[in-house]
This record gives sequence, C-alpha cells and structure tokens, in this order.
Amino acid sequence: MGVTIHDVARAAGVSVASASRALSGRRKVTPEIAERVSRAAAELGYQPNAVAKALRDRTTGTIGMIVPGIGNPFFTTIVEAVEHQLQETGRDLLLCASQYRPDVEARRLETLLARRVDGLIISPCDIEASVPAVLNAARRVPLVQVDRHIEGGGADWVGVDDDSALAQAVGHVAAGGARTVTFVGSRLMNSSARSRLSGFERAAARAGVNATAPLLGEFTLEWGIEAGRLLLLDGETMPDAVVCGNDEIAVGLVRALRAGGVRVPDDMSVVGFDDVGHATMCDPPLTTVRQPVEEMAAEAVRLLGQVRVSDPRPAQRIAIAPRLVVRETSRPVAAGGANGTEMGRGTA
Amino acid sequence: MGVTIHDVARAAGVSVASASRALSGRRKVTPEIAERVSRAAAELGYQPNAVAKALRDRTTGTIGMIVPGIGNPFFTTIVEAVEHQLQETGRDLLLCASQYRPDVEARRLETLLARRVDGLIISPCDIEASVPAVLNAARRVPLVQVDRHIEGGGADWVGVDDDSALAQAVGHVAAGGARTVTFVGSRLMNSSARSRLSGFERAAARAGVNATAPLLGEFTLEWGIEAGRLLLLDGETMPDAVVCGNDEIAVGLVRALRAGGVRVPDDMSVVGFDDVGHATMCDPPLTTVRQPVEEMAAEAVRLLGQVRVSDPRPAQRIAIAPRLVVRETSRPVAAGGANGTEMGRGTA
DNA sequence: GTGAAAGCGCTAACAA
DNA sequence: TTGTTAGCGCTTTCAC
Repeated sequence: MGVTIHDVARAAGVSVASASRALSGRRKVTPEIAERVSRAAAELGYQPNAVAKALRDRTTGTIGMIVPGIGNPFFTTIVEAVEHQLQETGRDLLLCASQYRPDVEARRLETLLARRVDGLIISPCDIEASVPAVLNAARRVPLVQVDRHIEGGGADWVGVDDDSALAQAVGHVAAGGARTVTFVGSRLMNSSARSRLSGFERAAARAGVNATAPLLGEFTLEWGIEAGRLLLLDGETMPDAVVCGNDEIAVGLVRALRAGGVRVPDDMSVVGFDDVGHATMCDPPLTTVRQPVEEMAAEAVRLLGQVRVSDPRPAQRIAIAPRLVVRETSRPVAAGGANGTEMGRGTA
Repeated sequence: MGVTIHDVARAAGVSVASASRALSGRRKVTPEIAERVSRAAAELGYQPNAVAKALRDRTTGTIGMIVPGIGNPFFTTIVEAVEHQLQETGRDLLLCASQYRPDVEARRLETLLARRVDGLIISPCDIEASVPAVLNAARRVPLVQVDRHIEGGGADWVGVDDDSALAQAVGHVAAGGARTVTFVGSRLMNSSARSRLSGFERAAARAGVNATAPLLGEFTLEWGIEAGRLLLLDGETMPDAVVCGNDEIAVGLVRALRAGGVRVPDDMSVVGFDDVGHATMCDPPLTTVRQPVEEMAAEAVRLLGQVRVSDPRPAQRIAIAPRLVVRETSRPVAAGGANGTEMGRGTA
C-alpha cells in the first residue's frame, strides 16, 4: 500500500525529478532512463497519487454536478451524458443530489467547492431560493446551469428551447384539429415550469387555439393522474388536447383519462415532454417533445471550458431546439397518416 | 480565490497551528483565540482545502462507485440510495459508468484508485471478465459488490436473495393455477442472469410446475417484445405464466402478448423483477419482485466500513430477501382476492 | 539532460 | 495552551 515516486526513482537509480519527467513523458529524458523508470514503475506496481498531483497542480480533474434528484429519469439521462462527455477528456464526475431542497443544494455546493472541483454543472432546484448559493459558487469556479436555472441570468445556462418545443406541440395538436387545449404542468418554483407554461401560452395564441386555465402541480405520475381526474370532473368543458410539462405527467394523465372512459387519442390528444425512459414504455406510446440531452451535455461541458472566473463576460444562454416525436397519443393531422417514429436511443 | 489557513492565522494574529485547532475544534484553544480565528475566517471567506487535507490525512472522504449504466433505472435507484447513505457520514460519491464494458470498467477502477477513494462500491458488468480488475482493486482498498458480482467469491457482496425471489414468483403463479411456466431473462454473462435462472429452475422443481426451456436475451424492453413474439410463434406450447429477469423485459413481453391477442393476466400471468420506476407506470401495473434497494445500499455502506484490506477475512455475502408485489399482470390465487398493492416510494 | 530543493495547504508531533 | 516545523506525494523551477 503506497509505493510513491520516490520508491520508483530509487529502484531505477535516478532522482525523483527524472522519474517524474519520465513518467509524465512531458519532458526530455534519455531513452535509457525512460526505460529504467517505466520498468521500475511496472515492477513496483506504482500508481500516481492524484491527490498529491491535484494539490501541486491546483486542479483536480474533477467536475462537480448537482441535480435535484437522480430518481428522475430526465436528470439521470443528463448525468449519463455529462459523464460520457467528461470521460473524453479524462475528467471524473463528482455527483450530488439536492433532493429538490435548496438548503441541501447549498451544502453540497460547499463541499464540492472544498474538494476543489475544476468546474460545476448544476440544475438548481429553485428559481429563487437557489440564487445566492449558485451565484457564490459561480464566483469561485466555472459554473454552468443545465435545464433549470436561477432567475436573473447571473450564470451561464444551456437547456431546451421551450418556446420552440411548445410551438411544435401546440402546432401539432392544432393541426390534428384541436380547438381547445389545456396545459398540465408543475407549480412555478423552477424555471422549466415557468418557461414551459409561458411558451405554451404564446404558442396557443399564435396557433389560434383556445387555451383553458392551466393545471399546475408536480412533475410526477401521481399529479398526472390527479389532473386527469380533475379534467373528467367537469366533463362538459373537456379540451380537445392536453400538453404536459413532462412525460410522467402525461403517462398518468393518459391512464386516468382512459380509466374514465376517454379514448386517447380519439377523444383527446396528449403530448408529453422529455422523451426519456418512460415514453416508449407506456401504452400507447407517447407523443412527446424529445429533449436534446446529448447535445445539452456536450454544450454544457464545452461552455465550462470557456468560462473564466477571473474575467467574467456576459452570461451565455444556449437554448437548443428540440424535436417533436409523434407516436400514438395524438390524433393524426387532418390529411391523415401521422405514424409513430421509433426512438434512436435504447434505454441502456 | 485561495485564502488559506495561513491568511486566517495572520489576520487573527495567531499561528497556523492555533488556527487549525480552532477551526477543527478538535483541540483546546482559549475562547478568545477561537473567537478571533472564526471571525477572521468568516471575514476572509476562508474555505478549507479538502485536497490538502486529504493528502495530509491519507483519506479523501470519497467513495467510488461503478455501475454498468446510469441509464438503467435499477442502478440509478441503487446509486441514489448509496449517495443518500454516504451523505449521512459526510462522504461524497465519485460516480462512474462502465457502459457494460469490462475494459472501461477496469480503466475507471484505475482512476478511482488513483484518486485515492476510501472505498469502492461496484456492480461488475461481467462475471468473468471483471474478475482481475475487481480483485486487484479489492487488494488496495475496501470494496463491496452490490447486485452483480464476480465469480469465485473473492470479494464481499450484497444483493437480493434470488432463490427467495424466484420461489415467491413461481409460487405465486403456481397458486394462481399455472402448470407450465417459462423464464425469460438475460444471457448468462453476469451473476444476476445466472442466479435468477437457477433460482427459477429450483423453484419450479419445488413447486411442481413444468418449466419450459428458458428464453435468454438482454435485460431490455426490446428483448421482452421479441420474447413475446417468440412465444406467440409456437402458440400451441404457450405456458400459463412467464417469470421475467427484470421489469423491462416484462413490460415488453406484456405488450407483445397483448398485441398478439393474448390477454394478461386472463390467458397468461407475467411477473417482473426489480420494481423500480417502470412497474407502476405500465398498463396494467406489473406484478413484480421488489428489490430491497434501500436496504442493499445501507448494507453495502455498512460493510464497506468493516472491510480491512490489511487483514482480509473470508468474503461476506449478504443476500437480502425481497418481497413479491402483486399487481395486475398475474391471475389471482384460486381462492380469489389478490389485489394490487400500492408502491410506498414515489418516482421522485 | 539531470538532480536538489521548494512548495502546493493542511495537521500533528514536538517544544516551549 | 501556543508556536515551530516536518512532511503527506507530486511537479517544476533553478542550477549544474
């Protein structure tokens, strides 16, 4: 346990400096020394101590990431994509979940900073309460927000273009003949909830459809079911279509509607949001807006490399346009012939 | 950027040693010094450097975890549970995905070791190919396997009791009247695939039901669908029930069967395995064996604290008994009255 | 091209 | 109780 570069140097009969140079290969050494050192290292089973290197280099090769919850398949997918991106450059991911609680989030941010991560990727759980901790962290280390973000635009962000997303969703159901559309989403404590609702309202106005009062709860299956029941309750004012804030809501909604005798998509079209995990699993397969997760992750990591804490520049906001994936919970367009599109990506 | 304990000491007019002692609170200092130091620290915005501390203490407060893929909801759930456990003791999680590839796994193991994690929790992707890397890692640092494990019992393990699980599943369908049962699982490159199949065979023998040739593919929805088609193909030898290696397979299977005109559970009972995420989402809700994920995580972390690399003791194997959750894809027992049980845990 | 030595930030002997 | 100092393992000047 614990063979150091000194041991290697001694075994190879050279100074630690030469051993270091030979091992890193970043500076010239005679071939003979290079040979002796690498042989000694192999024989002793030498493994460089990344902690010492980090102290010396003042960089850890580690990126911290905080998401509200790993249980949510959407965040999982982002984490996976980020992990994948980082691996390309030999960096590792220090992962934390804030459990949707700003106090936990702030604490985790502190420990990540203490561990001297080289950068931070975060999806802040609360649009207001997360502000101080996120801003403070951004002052110390490159930080980019992904998906959710704090209000005020004080830090870089990459996410989906909710306006484009909702325009596609609303446009699609309108093309299928819907005249009255309801949005079922989450209460407005996070940025996604807000921008999706406002995106919906703009899109409805533009498409000339009648937007009824939105139903706002949680990003959960349970809320989807409850929203479905709410819709069934006052049956006379049923919309022709429902656009949901995420797939979980949509799946719950579809189930509740069918249980209540409403046929989907014949009586009502339902569109989800995310297209990770659940969408293909459910029956019938969900028409939904696919989040460009892989691109978002790549963009976030790229952005991270550009941020310089020392010389702050105006915060960047990168909104990536998503794509509507038409499956079987929405009515085909009037002309006919809308058919399900297969997912390109497996569920791992 | 970079106020050190020296800065704090100077500002407080004391030595670094006193500053360190005051800050850690682990040794006696006069109240006055304690006061001056903590005030100085607060004013300067001092934040201890965990890297330096780690180098000095030869312990990082960090646990490495490697799972085959974060995309798989089962592994996600374990990761979440482990993260939760670790947080209780102020430790952080360094997360990696092996992408189901032994070579990637070995490489990630190396970097985790280089980062001097205090321990390792791993679900080795391949029962054979993962052996050398896992054994080597176990020699350097406390290591416990969770869920999957390598052959030969060279390292501690905690997972589900597959024998008990399959006995419950087979017993349940047998009680519902099934005489012929098929197992649909994964090819035998990982321990779970193997022990579930053998558990199934033992359980079938014990329950006196006729086990037809197992169908072995992947742990995916797609394979479930394909297996369903296979079953439909030679319709005359259809089993009364199918027990699946995980929920994804089960969901795919149910969908394929229904598409082929087979009613579930009236014509055939289907039982899944895992009960994370998908099981409640699908329609009808899946009868499945619930993995005791939270307990597994707690046990793994506890075990990690007991392992001493210096004095190896016989490897522990902890198999936790799971519970069958009866929902709506299986026929009620002859006497009648099997009804769905709600999940206690949300999908975050 | 190679070696000696300083120093990254911290804590724990060891002295005073 | 407090201060001085060594040293965790590494890389990189700075001389030679």
